[in-house]
Amino acid sequence: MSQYRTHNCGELRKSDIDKTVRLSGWIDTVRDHGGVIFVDLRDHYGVTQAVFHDDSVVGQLSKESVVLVEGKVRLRDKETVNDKIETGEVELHCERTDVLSRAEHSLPFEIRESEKIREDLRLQYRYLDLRNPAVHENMVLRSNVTGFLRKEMEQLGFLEIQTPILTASSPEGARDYLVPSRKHHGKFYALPQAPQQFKQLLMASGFDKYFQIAPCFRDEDARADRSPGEFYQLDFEMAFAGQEDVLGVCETVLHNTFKAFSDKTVNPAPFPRIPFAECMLKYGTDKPDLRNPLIIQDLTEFFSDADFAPFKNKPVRGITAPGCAKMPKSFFEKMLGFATSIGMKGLGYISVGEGFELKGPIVKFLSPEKQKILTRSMSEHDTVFFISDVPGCIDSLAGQIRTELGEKLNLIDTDSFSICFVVDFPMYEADAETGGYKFTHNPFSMPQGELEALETASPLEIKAWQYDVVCNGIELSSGAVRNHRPDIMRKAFAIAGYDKAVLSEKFPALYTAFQYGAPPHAGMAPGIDRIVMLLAAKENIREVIPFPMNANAQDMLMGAPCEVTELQLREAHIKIR
RNA sequence: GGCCCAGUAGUUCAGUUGGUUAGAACGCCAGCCUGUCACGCUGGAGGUCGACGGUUCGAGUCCGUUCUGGGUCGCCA
Repeated sequence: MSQYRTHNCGELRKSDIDKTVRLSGWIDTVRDHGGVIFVDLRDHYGVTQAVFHDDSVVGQLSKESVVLVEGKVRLRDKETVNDKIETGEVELHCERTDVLSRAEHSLPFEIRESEKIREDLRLQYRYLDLRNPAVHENMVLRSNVTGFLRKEMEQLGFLEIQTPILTASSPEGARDYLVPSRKHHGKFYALPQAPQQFKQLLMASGFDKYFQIAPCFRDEDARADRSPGEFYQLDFEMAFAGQEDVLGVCETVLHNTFKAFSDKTVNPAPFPRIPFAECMLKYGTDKPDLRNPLIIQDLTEFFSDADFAPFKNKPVRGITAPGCAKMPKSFFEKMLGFATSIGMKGLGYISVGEGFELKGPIVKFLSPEKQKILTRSMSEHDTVFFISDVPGCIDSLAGQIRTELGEKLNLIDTDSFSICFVVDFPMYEADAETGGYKFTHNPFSMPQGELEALETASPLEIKAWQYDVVCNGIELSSGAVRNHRPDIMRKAFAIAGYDKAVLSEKFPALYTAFQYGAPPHAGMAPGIDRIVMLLAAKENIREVIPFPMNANAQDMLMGAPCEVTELQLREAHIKIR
């Protein structure tokens, strides 16, 4: 029996009546009635009400002090049962109290309200914030999700292998976190942005299915859904596998995970596979929220003969919003305000009123035939909004209007998860600076059509075996079929203007390894923080990270980053300017 | 680095057109209370209104600069 407790604070039930027990925990609340004192004792497992009949203990019972109490379990009267807590049918009548650790009477904030507190203060006192059951629970969820993911991957035959944390700086991608070397003057380790090269080397090493709950480090600025500095991925890679093999694993694991940890609906496998080009047109983004039923249509052809100056010689998109014609005038004014705020010059629209009468400022620019076509394609009370701009901007603007309409018209089912794959990303895009081409995504993705495509097709036409998985408009992961062929690599890099020496100089391990026989392989790496954030229905990723840095990449609790001693600097051969 | 929002008691906030001694709730302190469960009641303490400068007879309020925090664009192969 533990010196500190016979039971935890979430454990006692009716069946424990009359037992003498010992509990330890934090004082959650004190209700002093003079003569009888009720104390809610809280620990990781729950809350139990302790009852004192001796006022002399009152002075010791400051909130958040850690106490040990001993006494008899009593049944509560029926009318005083507390059905908000699991132990609510019983209470502990205390005969002995030990203060194990006394808390100051004035806390920086109320534990129960910590979620509403200024974030920098929460993070500075994160250990108090984490005592709040609502916040505490997010970390429990995170642990359970991580464990579940691990089991799922093992069940599918994946082997968990750890890769180095101190490694070499990689020339591509995000900014590295650098670690100076003591033994090698002027040289640096880097923290891995992802185990990308290592997992590919594991494929070349003959491992068939690898995974890792992998810490990744990137020195880039934060976002609400992007933790600065470090984050975790469910990194995995498969040998002798192509795109569909990877998407299949992803479908299984994500569907099971979202099902297991949420009551919300999850779309069943197979998840939609949306080609990038189609995605940009229909949703105006490469991370579409498919809960939003609105779809963007290309109306460039439709408006080609309309004499409306703002649309002249520009692509035009339309979004049909059902029932929107019934919205008050202020709604359309707000939409126009939103359009202006994202840099649009205006926001044309046509509504279908009673008896299919077209209304709106743009109607008169349409020929009677076009008006007829429009009427036929729409339902009563629909409104179609028009977006026109130059090709480089129009998708994103239409996408933002789509999102705004979806939110303002309450079209988004917040009780669901809608997961999809975006596939067929272009391999190259035009490089405005050099006039040549640059990789749009990962230079080590296999181009579709392989060497033949690189040699014969126009670079802008070439697609990569490159895919994203997106849930509710949040990108969970990128992934790709990797380029395991040195000859195709050389050609792919040549198109982007790199000499083949770049490969052997910047990626020596991978490039050399692939010359000794490497299996075709593919993988991806869904972000664990984002999965948990979606499951916990939090707007901010820091809510599901135990000790997050703030948006300015500072750890307010430990005081990182911090200055170091002269000796440390000298040993690392670093001079601060 | 750009843009947007915020900063008033320990905390969350209110504070009208610039006008008396800057308020509320929770928390804290003291007292009362034997069945509460966010207990209740009475009383009390607690403020460089982020900082600096300016306008004004007078600034929490207006202007400028700056600091801090959050969001976003850039960035994130």
